[in-house]
Amino acid sequence: MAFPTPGKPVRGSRSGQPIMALFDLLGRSWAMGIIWHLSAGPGTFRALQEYCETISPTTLNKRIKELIQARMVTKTLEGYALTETGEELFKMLFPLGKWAKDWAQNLKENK
Amino acid sequence: MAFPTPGKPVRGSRSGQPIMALFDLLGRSWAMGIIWHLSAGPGTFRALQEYCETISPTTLNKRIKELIQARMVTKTLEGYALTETGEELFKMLFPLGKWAKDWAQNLKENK
DNA sequence: AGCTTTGCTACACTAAATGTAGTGAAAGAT
DNA sequence: ATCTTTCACTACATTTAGTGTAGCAAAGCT
Repeated sequence: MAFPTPGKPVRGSRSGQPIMALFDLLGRSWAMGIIWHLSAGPGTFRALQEYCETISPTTLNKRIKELIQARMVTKTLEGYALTETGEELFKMLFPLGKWAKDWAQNLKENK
Repeated sequence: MAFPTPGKPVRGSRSGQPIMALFDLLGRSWAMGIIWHLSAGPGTFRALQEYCETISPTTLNKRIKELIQARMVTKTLEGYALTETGEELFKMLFPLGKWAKDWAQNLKENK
């Protein structure tokens, strides 16, 4: 399966705008979770599988291949790891961790 | 369909950690695209449908309901709009726009 | 009254993800 | 050397998510 390539139509957009290709890529199940996990250091297929709990090996394998094609992940001797591009992306995703907690708290209080 | 609720098991994670609920929510097709579009100002159902090009009304309707439940979107007189929470989220997503362009450029150059 | 726009719903079809099982290769123990 | 584990997947049947086309009721305009 092809990964969402900027400049080409992607799932959800014919325009091929980079941001839409990125949203398509990150929007696939567990893509952000994988990046989140690898930000803590390289991990094996099994480690990712365990971390992701409910991911099927089929999907994990697809997702890894897509992230490699997108140059966000590489295979190293210690397992899969973020590339420099992947690290950059993680740095932008990072604030979401803290924010998500506040969001969760707020939802809880005002339900 | 339920929206990913922090504290409960979500698609892709049984832990219910807020970040995972958020990733599940944003990871559904077009969720980030909708937020991205609404950041420019309120929009009607039809406007969103046009912007999203390939979204089906079925999915758009589901996504809107989920985002409303998650307190990121509300219905106003001028159409659907981001809540304050939604705006906050957008501000964190915003840098991705610029970054996506560089990423696309880089992919193009080194293929 | 008739025409348009809006915000949907219905439904059949396709694509994506899951869950369980199993396979081939490499490393470690006996 | 063979036996067992561990690892990185692949196969495949089932379930869930998303698409695409059609259409409908309510509101606004003329």
